[in-house]
Amino acid sequence: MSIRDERKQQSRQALLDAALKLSTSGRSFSTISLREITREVGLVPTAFYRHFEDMDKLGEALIEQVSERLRQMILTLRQGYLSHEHSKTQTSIQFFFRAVDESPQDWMFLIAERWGGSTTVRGEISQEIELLVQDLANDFSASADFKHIKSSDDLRVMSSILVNLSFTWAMTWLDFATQYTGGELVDWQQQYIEQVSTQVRLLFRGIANWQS
Amino acid sequence: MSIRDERKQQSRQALLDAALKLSTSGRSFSTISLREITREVGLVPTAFYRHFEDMDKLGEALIEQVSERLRQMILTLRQGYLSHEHSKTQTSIQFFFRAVDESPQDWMFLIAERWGGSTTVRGEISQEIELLVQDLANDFSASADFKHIKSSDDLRVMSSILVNLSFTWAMTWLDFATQYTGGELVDWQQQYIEQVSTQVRLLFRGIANWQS
DNA sequence: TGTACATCAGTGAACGCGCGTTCACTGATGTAC
DNA sequence: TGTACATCAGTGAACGCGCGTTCACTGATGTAC
Repeated sequence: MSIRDERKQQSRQALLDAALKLSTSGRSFSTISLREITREVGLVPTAFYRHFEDMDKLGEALIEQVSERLRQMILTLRQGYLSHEHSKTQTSIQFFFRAVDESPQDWMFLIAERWGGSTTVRGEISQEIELLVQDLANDFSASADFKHIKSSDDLRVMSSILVNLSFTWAMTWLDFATQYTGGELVDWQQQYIEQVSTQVRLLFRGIANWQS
Repeated sequence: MSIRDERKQQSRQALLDAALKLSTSGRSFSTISLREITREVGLVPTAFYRHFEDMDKLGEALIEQVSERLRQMILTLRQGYLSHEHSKTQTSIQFFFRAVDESPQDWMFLIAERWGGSTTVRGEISQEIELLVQDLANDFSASADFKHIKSSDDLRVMSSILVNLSFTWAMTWLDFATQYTGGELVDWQQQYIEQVSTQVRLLFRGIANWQS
């Protein structure tokens, strides 16, 4: 890639990063302006048009990028789980929240825009979530816990429960950090880990006793 | 109430109704303007200030009103369920979706603003959801299916799963109506009712086999 | 009941501001010979 | 390698627009006597 192309890519990425940052600092994507983004990056407003036709197009690119990062991250998470299949539920939950803490903006953006954004945005996010559900369902079908589930529809439904609940878990978790600090935060987090563990155990109890 | 007070109340309610309508027609509360609301009602922009200090205050009032309506509606739903406790899961789900269809804007507003709104809005909605979770947990404790659950914490965790999943169900359901029409819509709805039924049965399978 | 004054929901003009978008430009980087 | 021209990311001025908010106002309704 030429020097010019490289610099252009950097600017483009800076615009995307700024948009993600501004969209997850107490406001939503649809309330931030083109000028705010360029201001954050240190470019003149008109430079925006060298990279995106308008804010909608930047939004599309952002969803794609965020989804891709989340999918990769969850893939790593699932591989970690499969290689220690018999670890405690709590440990798995802790790994999940550690992953959430590692890229909080990605989670916040996808979840806030899932129902909050425009119809287009929602459609694109729905598709990405469908991929996550399918990924997880595939993992399930390879796991010993699910050997007795014959219907692949049932597997997808179970996967869907977990994916949807995990969004609530992630956002509740991230909200704690904005409401509490220090020891109080740790206490709430600890307590929440236990609550989520109970939820997961309950689900797996249901799965263990499932017959189609 | 005097004639003047009555008319003032009507205008105030008209502003709230317009705000709810505009917030749920493809955009979110934070993207609609004071002027749009008064235009929708047929008032001059400055008249707004006779009723609310600013948009934030109107938002608070709207959350309160929407939450109250949803709580009443869910109360009716739960009473209906308790009086036909041994009806099929599918029938209960159908009643739920009928309720969603009866006040779609209330559901859309609360769910979209749950993670999409400002920090204040989110805090207020969290509290309202906590009330819903507690209501449902109380119902559980009176139900035969939950006699063996000793811990009230466990009851609340189970209730919390159901409340959180129900939000996803409601929004997914309402999204169908924007994407499909006629027979195709009915087919998707039918299919989704079955998927949700599977989810609920799975949860209750877990609950039935629960030991603390 | 009638009158004189007070209240106050709604009006309409005016303001300054940040917005998205246009346009002609600049000057560093790329390309052809 | 050196030169002459092309490309194009970023600039800066300018625009019209909808916004929230102020202010003095109007006229119907309420209240005191």
